[in-house]
Amino acid sequence: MSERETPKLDDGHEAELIAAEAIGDVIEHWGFRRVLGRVWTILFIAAEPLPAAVIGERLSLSAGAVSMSLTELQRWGVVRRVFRPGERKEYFEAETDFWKMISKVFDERERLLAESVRARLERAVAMLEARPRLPGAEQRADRVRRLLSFVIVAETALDGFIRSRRVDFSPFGDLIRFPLRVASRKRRA
Amino acid sequence: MSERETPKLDDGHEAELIAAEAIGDVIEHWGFRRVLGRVWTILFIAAEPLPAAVIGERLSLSAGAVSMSLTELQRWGVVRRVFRPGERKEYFEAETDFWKMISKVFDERERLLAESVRARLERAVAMLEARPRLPGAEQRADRVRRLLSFVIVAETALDGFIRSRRVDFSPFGDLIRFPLRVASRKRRA
DNA sequence: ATGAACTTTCAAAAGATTTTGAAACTGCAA
DNA sequence: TTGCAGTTTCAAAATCTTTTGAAAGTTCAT
Repeated sequence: MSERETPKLDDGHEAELIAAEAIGDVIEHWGFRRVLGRVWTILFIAAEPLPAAVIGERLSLSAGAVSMSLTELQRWGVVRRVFRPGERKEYFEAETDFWKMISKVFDERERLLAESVRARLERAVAMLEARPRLPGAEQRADRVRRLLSFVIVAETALDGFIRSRRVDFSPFGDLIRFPLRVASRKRRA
Repeated sequence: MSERETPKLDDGHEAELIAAEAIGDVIEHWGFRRVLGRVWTILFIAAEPLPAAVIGERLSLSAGAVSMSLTELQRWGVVRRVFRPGERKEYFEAETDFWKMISKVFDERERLLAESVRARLERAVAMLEARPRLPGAEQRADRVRRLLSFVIVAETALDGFIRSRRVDFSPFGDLIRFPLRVASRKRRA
């Protein structure tokens, strides 16, 4: 809301921190810890591998927190460890292919949830169908079936979207004023 | 994972609770409190307006929690208050149009976040551009610009999706075996 | 106006999540 | 083998979120 703030002397990393907070919010909004977004952003902006200590310094995080964040980010395949010949310490770099990251996360996380939700709704339907004479059971079963349909539609839609990279992007193909290169890998694969 | 559980005598609401938990998880995954999903689901399955007390009983929630949840669900436009002539207490019913709910939430919540994130990234770019001689500033500015492009693409894509209801749903139009009626309101509006 | 029935509010309690910091661990080099 | 630089782990602390419950507030019938 208030655009004017942080007027303090720029140490050369203010801008990064602002960006890191912003992306941290996005990431938190998608159900991850904010710190994961912040760490990834620092690495992404650095555009070169950074040691854990530097990340901790920039974000004022303890070594433990940095270590845990990096481990988790690697688990999600969005950060890579980089070995530097002759160097003792480890360096880390951010995955830069947004599509790769999104699809990986969807694949692992959304699919798991969707499956568990579907199974549970199916169970609920079965329970209601098993007692057709319970007052209202048929109507309730209808409602749960509708929920289930929706979950299946959403699951399938997301799936198709992830697979085909298509969501009908055409209507705004040139609304954007940047050198963007989102989803820039091979066009059809 | 384990499908066999809750073998206790079904009081007629077991199934609902299972469904409510499942949808609660979905809703939590989308950044809302789980309880909101549970309350909405009870109302959705009931298929008729319910008084707050009944919801509290079924979900074992205090009156306060139910009241707060209902207020918030109404704020999101996914639950409506229903006045019943001659009745003192208030009844509540769930919105049943999934698309309406989704687009409302996107409109209010995602847009807000996207805007704030965009503004912050723009600020970060400006800060880096203001110091072109700072070592690495140009490269970092590039990276932040790329982040920004992505946010703009995502924002625009979501927007278009919500407006047009189109994501290329065709490929799986009949994969579903239910009376589904997702996105059933007027076709173009 | 009063009281019964019901709802809302909000401070405190409970609960959950995140972060810290210190100890344990891991090579590696002397 | 010991010490060092760096990393990981994990229990405790700090912090954040959610729920409760009781008081205040509403509304309506009398």
